[in-house]
Amino acid sequence: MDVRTICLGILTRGDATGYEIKKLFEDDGYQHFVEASFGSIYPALQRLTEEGYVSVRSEAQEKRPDRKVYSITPQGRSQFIASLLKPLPEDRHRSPFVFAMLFADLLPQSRVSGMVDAYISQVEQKLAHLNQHDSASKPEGDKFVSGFGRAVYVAILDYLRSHRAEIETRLAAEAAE
Amino acid sequence: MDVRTICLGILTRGDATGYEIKKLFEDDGYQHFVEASFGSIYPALQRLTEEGYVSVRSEAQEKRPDRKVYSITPQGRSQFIASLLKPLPEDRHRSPFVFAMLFADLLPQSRVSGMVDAYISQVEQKLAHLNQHDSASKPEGDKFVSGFGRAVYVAILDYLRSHRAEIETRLAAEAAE
DNA sequence: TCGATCTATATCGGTCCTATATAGGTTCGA
DNA sequence: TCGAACCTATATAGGACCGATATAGATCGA
Repeated sequence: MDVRTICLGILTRGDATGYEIKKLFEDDGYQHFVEASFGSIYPALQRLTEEGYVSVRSEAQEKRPDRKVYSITPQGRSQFIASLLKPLPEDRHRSPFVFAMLFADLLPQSRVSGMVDAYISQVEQKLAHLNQHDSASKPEGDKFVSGFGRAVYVAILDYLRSHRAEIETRLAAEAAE
Repeated sequence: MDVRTICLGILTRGDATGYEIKKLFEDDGYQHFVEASFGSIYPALQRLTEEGYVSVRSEAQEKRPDRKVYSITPQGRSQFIASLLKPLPEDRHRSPFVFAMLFADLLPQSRVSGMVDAYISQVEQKLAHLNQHDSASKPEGDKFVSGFGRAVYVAILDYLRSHRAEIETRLAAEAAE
């Protein structure tokens, strides 16, 4: 899903500045499976404006950059719906941790344990974040997605806790090398 | 994990051409959580060669481009180990499907069902792929990673099958709008 | 009061992916 | 047996995206 489409989607929920859009990824329930950086959001909003899919109004502020508040236009809304009717790109899950585990046999056991610990605590944090922000008052989709995230994170934690020994225990033969 | 590091890692398992490296992502157990395209693999291998982390030998072939077989050098091997001792970048899981589900209320129910069906069958295929390629003969890390993938995919399928009704059933009030 | 963090926009450099070009070989069904 | 589809094999151009950085004052807590 390209950044322009993501911005359009968020703007269907209400007006926002580029800054606020970015904050939604960090604070709110869009977590972890949908994201974009400032470096792509600002150009995306500029281009959406040129294309007529959003409109801007500048709110001047004293001693601070203008707040540029974006609103989706009717054309933007139909464009957005249209993009959801096209086949979706596939998920892309890239995990440096998983990559590193493939080479556990090249590393000291303590490093492997450290990686597993760090990864577990990252996932725990993401899970805690999802649980804090309950989505009870939000659209049905948000609750569904929140549950999806929980299911994935819980599965990862379960797997790591019950299988980490397999990767942390070096076979005698290998340890002798 | 950048593409250069990924290439180095794969070359610790044995010599390979750029083409073969790419095939490993598709066929073998590196699946789904580690990937790179031709467009980044070829330049990465060129640069690794310049840096002395890999060496090349060209095997001329009749009526076909030369096979350029890459081998990791001792410097490449230590560079690779060193990169695994540094803190790992976080996972990045981007899901257009999850994004679309956030806006299920803007779409016809049939489209939502279609998306869920398509997504489930994608995940089923990935799971089947993992199960076909058993990693019994491979390093411990490969088995661990394979199990990790299975755990994630099974959790996703379970969640979708038991919760899809929540997103497919439109409330009477909303349907009336 | 001083540093850290927050609001707020924007660009630059680099990384990576998608699509394409090239070019012949193999495989398999009609 | 002929052609379509797919496989081996490398490479580049264009575009999308991210991370770091620049700017600049406000606010807040120790």
